[in-house]
Amino acid sequence: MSLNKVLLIGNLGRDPEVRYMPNGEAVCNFSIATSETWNDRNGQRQERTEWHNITMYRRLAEIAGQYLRKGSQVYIEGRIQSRKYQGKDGIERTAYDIVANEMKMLGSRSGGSSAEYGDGGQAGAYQQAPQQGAYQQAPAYSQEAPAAPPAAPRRQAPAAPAAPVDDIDDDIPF
Amino acid sequence: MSLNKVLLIGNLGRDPEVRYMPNGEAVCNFSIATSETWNDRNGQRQERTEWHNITMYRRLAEIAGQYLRKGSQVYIEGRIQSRKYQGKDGIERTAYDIVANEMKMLGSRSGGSSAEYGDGGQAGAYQQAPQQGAYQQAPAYSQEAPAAPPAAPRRQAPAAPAAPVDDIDDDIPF
Amino acid sequence: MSLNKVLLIGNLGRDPEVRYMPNGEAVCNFSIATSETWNDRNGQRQERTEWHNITMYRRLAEIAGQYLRKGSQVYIEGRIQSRKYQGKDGIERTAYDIVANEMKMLGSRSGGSSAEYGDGGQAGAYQQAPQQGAYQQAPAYSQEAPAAPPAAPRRQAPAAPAAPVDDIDDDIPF
Amino acid sequence: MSLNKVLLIGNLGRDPEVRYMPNGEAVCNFSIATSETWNDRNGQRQERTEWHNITMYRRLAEIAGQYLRKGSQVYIEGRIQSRKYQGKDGIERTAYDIVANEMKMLGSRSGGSSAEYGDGGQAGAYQQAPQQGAYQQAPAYSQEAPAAPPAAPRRQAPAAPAAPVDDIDDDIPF
DNA sequence: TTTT
DNA sequence: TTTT
Repeated sequence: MSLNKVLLIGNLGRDPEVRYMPNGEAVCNFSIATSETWNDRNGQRQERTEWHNITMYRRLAEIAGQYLRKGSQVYIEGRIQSRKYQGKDGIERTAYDIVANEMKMLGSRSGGSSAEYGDGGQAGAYQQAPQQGAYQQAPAYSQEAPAAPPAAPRRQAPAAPAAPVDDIDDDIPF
Repeated sequence: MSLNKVLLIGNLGRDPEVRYMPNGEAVCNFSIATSETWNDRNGQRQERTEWHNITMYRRLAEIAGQYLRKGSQVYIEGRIQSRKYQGKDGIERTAYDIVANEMKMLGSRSGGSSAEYGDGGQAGAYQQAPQQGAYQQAPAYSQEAPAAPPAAPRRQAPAAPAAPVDDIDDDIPF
Repeated sequence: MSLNKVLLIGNLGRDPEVRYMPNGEAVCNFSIATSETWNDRNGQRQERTEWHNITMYRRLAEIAGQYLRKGSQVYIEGRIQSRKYQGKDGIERTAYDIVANEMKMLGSRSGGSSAEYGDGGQAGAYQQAPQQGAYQQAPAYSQEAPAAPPAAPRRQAPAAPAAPVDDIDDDIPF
Repeated sequence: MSLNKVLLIGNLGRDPEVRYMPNGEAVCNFSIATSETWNDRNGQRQERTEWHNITMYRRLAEIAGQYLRKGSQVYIEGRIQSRKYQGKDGIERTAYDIVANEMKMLGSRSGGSSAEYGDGGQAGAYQQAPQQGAYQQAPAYSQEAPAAPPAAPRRQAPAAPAAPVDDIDDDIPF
């Protein structure tokens, strides 16, 4: 028996990217930052930011692509999974992803958005609709745009390590 | 936004009890013990056991009823949920249940059984089959008995604090 | 071996209450609400709020008493622990508390406060200072008031179940 | 605010390695395997094993070095942390470690060992002693060998990806 | 009521 | 490299 569980709350460094597998299933990639701060021995404030590559499949991927944006704060639950890839320099490397099985959108800059997906609290029947401001509630599976739809998600094939995002610091809105 | 998540590993105090809702959905109840030990200020070994009421619905309930037994060690993930009930003395009390959305069977005394259910690691598609000794693997949804089937689960109306559904006793379809 | 772990994010229903044990150790009690929402079979939005009694000891208790207020959003990590008590009607009941071992203050209405206590990320050495708005950072153990100190915490002996808080719905700021 | 929390249960692939920082603090490295299994679309049993690099500091490092061995089953709680290192080929790579803040020894093949360390359930006061078979209980901080002491931990400089401290080899104080 |  |  084993357990491989990760719980993250962080903010997206960029808009999520949604692609589709040959069989039509959606895959969504983005990365989120978590940061820890502490006082060192000299009483100096220290901060360290960690970037986590998130991967979602199917319904969760589509919801993320539809509702998450750069800067969004999100709760992610999933597992750690390594992945080999060929770098631009032709050298094999290993990337680590968090494969998500649950997501909750937290209050982003645009307001008190909150939603839950995944296994839900009530077994399969429970699917909490995304809420953004005064949006009407829509079922989580719905593809209809909410009253004030977000911009279309970017759909592209991301470079191998889904998000090294180390060059965007001055763009990050938090 | 809020989070209400519980992770438990413990042993069943009794066999699980499975009942059926009027709509045919299964409900499973059992309790598991967790214990913590520590040394007090006098270096004396101290132990404290906590009992947790677990409630499962639908597929998870059926799997639990089929494979768990008194003494089984189990990993449970779920949420805390309170429930009012009328005690035998006619006085209202509040019970706390863990409503499970995931379960992993750990090695019990009877062997290295291990299985996972719930959201799974691979989105909905992932359903780990129960394994007991050299059992063949069966899909998690399967109702067929494994090669060496466990005794039939007890099906009864438990006393109040263990019973989340108190209005369906005479609806049980068998 | 067993595991008894609870992760909560919710809002305080009232100001925390801090008391002191005969040995001088602080104890802090408050309750936080978590809520889940879902669409029922008729597409109607449903919501359910759960109240969790939180108990903290020692340093964590003092920090909570100093920085948390009614409405504060907080991340709590701890374990479930039952407790017998004598109700006002003289009848014994069982209450369930979450005994916290870690806390992070999330953004409350008053701004982007964020802090972490408990085991920290860096073993015992890691103690993240409370930040409120533009407060200077102070060590977590510090008892000094921050630049803009919150009102003194209420110190009293709470009634037995630390917070049934079922009568304050229209006061809750979220 | 952010959250970066990992919960793992797995088995050590090798004995843990303990080294000491120039300041005398212990660092322990090992890796544990988690595996997930599922049935693919053809009903074929699939398995995937993931290896996690674990890093511990100070007291936790010493306890791990003393009690864990190849094959030991362990519960680890910590956070994900990336780390740059120079590979043997001179190329920079990124490794991911789980920096542990809590550990529980689960039953290994050699018997029902069980112990808990870290923040404990009772704030700092709670330190569960390691138990191995009929060992007497000793405080977690104790350096004394238990009645039937395990073999001395290996102390060496591991290859890059498993080594978080790569500049202290000649500083080890023994 | 379990388990170590 | 572990374990089931």
